[in-house]
Amino acid sequence: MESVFEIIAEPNRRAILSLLVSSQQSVGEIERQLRMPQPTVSKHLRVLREAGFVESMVDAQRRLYRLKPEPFQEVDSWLEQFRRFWSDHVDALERHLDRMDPLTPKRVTPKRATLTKRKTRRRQRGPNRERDKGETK
Amino acid sequence: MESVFEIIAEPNRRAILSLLVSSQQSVGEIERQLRMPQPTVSKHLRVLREAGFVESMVDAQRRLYRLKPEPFQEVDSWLEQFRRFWSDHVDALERHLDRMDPLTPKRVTPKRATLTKRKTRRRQRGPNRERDKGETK
DNA sequence: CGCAAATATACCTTGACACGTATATGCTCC
DNA sequence: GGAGCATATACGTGTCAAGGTATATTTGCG
Repeated sequence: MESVFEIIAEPNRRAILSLLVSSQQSVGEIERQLRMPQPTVSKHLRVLREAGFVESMVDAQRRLYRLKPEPFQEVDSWLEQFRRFWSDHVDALERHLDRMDPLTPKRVTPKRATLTKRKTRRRQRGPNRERDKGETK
Repeated sequence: MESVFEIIAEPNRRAILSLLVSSQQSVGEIERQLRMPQPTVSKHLRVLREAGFVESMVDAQRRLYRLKPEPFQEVDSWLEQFRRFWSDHVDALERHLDRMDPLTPKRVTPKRATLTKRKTRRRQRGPNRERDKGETK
């Protein structure tokens, strides 16, 4: 249980995190809103705390938990490497009727104008198909 | 194994995804670059394919795998709800940098009273308090 | 046609982790 | 100081996923 990704893999933990976005909450408040048993909440909070997603402060017998930003940034920075890739593909998504689109195999070169003038761009299904066969699955 | 978060929780799968960012790869290429046994690669690729992270195309006896953008966008959109929060905090962190140590990523530093103002009821620190325990395992 | 290469799958084992139940710890107030 | 609330932890259990090994499947080639 080292990586931030394992931490957020658990649905209940994600629920807790989402809950804490609005404001800090006590264990009991989380317990009630998410309708999960108290030990479960406490244990997940412990995991979240040790991973740096939350921190706690003592308020009488309660403990108030609030988010900490660093692990989220870590996820975000991992995602960063894929971001250019998927934004390139956004409109391919929009009209993904175009199913037999041959994937440009050597596209290491970043394309420039894609984001701007993408609207008109059409994939050229030219004769140089680079031997691509059927698709997937 | 439904959610995208469980998929990317696995380190080897993240490695595969990162590899595929540069260009599509065959199973054998992945196997060699990541130095993991072939069945492992194939099984992870299957998981990734069924979750929509990659798609494959047949090229002779090879199969070429390439990324698909949708699941990444899903992760990104989940992250969205926290984004405002953490960007707010980057500033706050810089402001308070001298006072506390918010950037230590490992450990959840128990802080006294550095949270916001406690809204209701102020507790006060009794003599035999054994302060701030309960953090950090 | 038979072999080799590339990839997928089946089977088994193991370990991690999430959960439930029960109990411990800590704090407040009377 | 004892009762009661809020939270944490200990323990036992079941499930599920990842790894390893072996084998199946497909394709190319001599």
